Amino acid sequence: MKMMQEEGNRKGPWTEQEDILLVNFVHLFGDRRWDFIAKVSGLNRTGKSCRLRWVNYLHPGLKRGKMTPQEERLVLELHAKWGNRWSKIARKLPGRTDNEIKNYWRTHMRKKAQEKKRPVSPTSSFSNCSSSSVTTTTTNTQDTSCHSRKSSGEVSFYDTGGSRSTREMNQENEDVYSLDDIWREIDHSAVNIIKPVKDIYSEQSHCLSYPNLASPSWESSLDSIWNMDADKSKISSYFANDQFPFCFQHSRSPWSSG
DNA sequence: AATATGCTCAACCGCCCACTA
DNA sequence: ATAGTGGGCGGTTGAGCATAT
Repeated sequence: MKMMQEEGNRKGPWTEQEDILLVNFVHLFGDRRWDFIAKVSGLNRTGKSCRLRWVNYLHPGLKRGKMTPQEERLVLELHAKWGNRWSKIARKLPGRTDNEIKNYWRTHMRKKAQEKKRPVSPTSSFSNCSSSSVTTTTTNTQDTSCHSRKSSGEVSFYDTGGSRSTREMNQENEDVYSLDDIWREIDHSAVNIIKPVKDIYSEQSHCLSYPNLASPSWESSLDSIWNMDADKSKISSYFANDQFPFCFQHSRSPWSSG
């Protein structure tokens, strides 16, 4: 009922094939209809799992790598202000996910907080981000768009990336993605995270098979699920035009060596 | 070199809320 | 008005890697 936990849904780390499939179906249908995408893609995953993978890993607007000092300070400020509202905090840091910030806080910030409770260490790398900066700079981060969870006008960084830049973020992040930008990048296959490579079906070394797509359940599930001809024709045209799927490389992935 | 410990982060879980029929 | 459903969120876990002993 609630979870609609289908039997045999895959769990655990995503494979390259799964990522490719997900990216392509998000490309086709957008990043809202997760349950639909999970079903029609043939991925044996829940919609939730697909959404999480996209939001936290595959989304082209994501940054990778260490938090910058500005981001660290912002996280500290916003956490002092909002507490563990990670998604809310993440909206103030374009390219960072709530999960990433949450993890970061757990590993870094809490440690720093504990250190602060002890006698002050002059070598603390975080001494510049002490509570004084929190209290003096919060005016820059007044939230005017996120008063309630999932309010109708609320947007996340991966939706628009446009309206909530602070001064710090503008300095640090000049490449704020709009949704149009994101899709344009996908279209042009020129994103940092996802780089189209070649027709993966034609390469023996990277030849990927899609048993789910080829299985009878693929077609039968489509027939039962689809009630929108437009959706159906989207996939049909993709297959017909040999556009689907494109391949990509991750800058870092669990299944790549670097 | 082997083992222990700590750290990072992807992924899952369960709850809650908004939307819709 | 309300029950069903999907999506979003915060909390938590655990595998894999790095570092220390």
